[in-house]
Amino acid sequence: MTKQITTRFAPSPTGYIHIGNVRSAIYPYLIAKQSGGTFILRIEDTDQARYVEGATDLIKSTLQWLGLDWDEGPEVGGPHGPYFQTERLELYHQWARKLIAAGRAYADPTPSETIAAYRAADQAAKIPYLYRNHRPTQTPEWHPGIPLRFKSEPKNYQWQDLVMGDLKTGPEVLDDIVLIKADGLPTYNFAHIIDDLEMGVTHICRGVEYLSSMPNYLALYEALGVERPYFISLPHILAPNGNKKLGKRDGAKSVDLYRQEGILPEAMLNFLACLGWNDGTEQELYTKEELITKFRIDHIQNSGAHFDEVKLLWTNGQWIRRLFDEQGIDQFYPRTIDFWPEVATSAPEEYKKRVLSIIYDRLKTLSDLRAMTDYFFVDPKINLAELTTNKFLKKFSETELGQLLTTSIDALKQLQTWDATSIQNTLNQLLVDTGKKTAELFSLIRISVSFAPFSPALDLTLDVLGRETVLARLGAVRTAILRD
RNA sequence: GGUCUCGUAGUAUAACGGUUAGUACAUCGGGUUUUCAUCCCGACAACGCGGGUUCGACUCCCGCCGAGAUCACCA
Repeated sequence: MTKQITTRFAPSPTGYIHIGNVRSAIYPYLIAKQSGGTFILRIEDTDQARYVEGATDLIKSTLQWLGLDWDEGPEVGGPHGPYFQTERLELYHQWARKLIAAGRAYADPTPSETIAAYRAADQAAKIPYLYRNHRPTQTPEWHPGIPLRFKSEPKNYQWQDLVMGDLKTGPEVLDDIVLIKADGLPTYNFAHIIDDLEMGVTHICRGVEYLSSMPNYLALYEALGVERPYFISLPHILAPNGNKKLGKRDGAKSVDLYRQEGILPEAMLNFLACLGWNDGTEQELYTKEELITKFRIDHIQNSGAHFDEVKLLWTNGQWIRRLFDEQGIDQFYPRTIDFWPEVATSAPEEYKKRVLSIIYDRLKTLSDLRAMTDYFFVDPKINLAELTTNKFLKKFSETELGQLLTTSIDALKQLQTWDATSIQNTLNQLLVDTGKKTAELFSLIRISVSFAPFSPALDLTLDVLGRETVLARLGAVRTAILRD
């Protein structure tokens, strides 16, 4: 059995979780779970300017929807709380004082205008801007209202990344990063290290954009005298076009929006997990449980992956069929209740279940129900042009179409029992009697009862619509076409 | 510009020195009594470039080119 792993997802409450960043919740979840370990949710709310009201709730509900239950964090609590960084300030200050005592941190009285001038001057001189080259000579005692900086010691660093492999950098990137801001709140750079340490996080999963900050983090671990955790850098999810990482600016939709559009959480989890990871087999569909057991850190891709919404839709269609077939109509139906067209609102549940059972296999998203099922609930608007211009029907005169409808109505009227098999038998007999081709007769009837671009198999459609409705609609079309 | 990362079909990926470079989505054909979808069958389509190492390189090494990330009192 593998050693128990603790991971975390640590978002800032600055907005919704979108497609581009949700994977950094999924992977750590899978990694923790497969070792029987702990998955922590921590809210990194130290940036007061970017704080968005309600964002935390949105983050929580998105994770819950995906089935990524956290073992420690908001709501559930845990032994390492609190799980909001703004409630952990004393902790950061304690560790900060240790660094000051060790001579590895200093209060920086330099006004921001001066700092900006340093940067501008360095850039003008075409030399790398490093704050440590401008380190103030006189540093006051640290007190609230003044930023605290790390006192860096330039050197080489090497480390292992479980995805990227062995990495190393020179001293150029080490700098006197700000640990605690003037407002008394820690920066991410400092806070996450303290939190991961205090919370017992063994594996840090985060986007590759943090790779360039690694030397500074390594220096911090060293100065703090603590052991490094394992590092797992996740490559970016890229926008469909171009090679830019998918962000809100590029139209990354929120995960919640996909939920509203009828994407199933199973499909979303499956799709995202497999975007940048595979288990080496040709399996395409994974349940959450399968992902947990089969996930392998060393199979995480190390290049970015483009987000392909078409494949998401395909995956979703697969999951709709799979869940329906496995669970049956009664278990599956509740998932669809928010996705029916308005005209179906007052329709009985049993009827909607029958409609669902004949149409589910052509849904890509649950919201397709809205566009595909209207005619089951309300008589469609008769549009004769759809008949007269149909590629199979345009060769017939309106009189001929009317007669064909009459013959069909008469035959269907004769039916003793109204079920799919009987209907199919009658339709087959009609083909023989009229001498028409399947495409001709079936198109006529199908269009006449639905006036929809597509519908389920004709026998099933007529069965669900019911005798009264079918005969009434065919009659109405006949009347219209003959009068015309 | 400095530092770092990445590079197999349109997209996601398999291959871990020897294969006709496999699979899925997409696309294009065909089949399943009409349509749409499912399902099935088939087709198209890729190792960024150049050097090495080796009997042999998508796989190892070097260079180049291309793409990206990061250089905040944001995370």
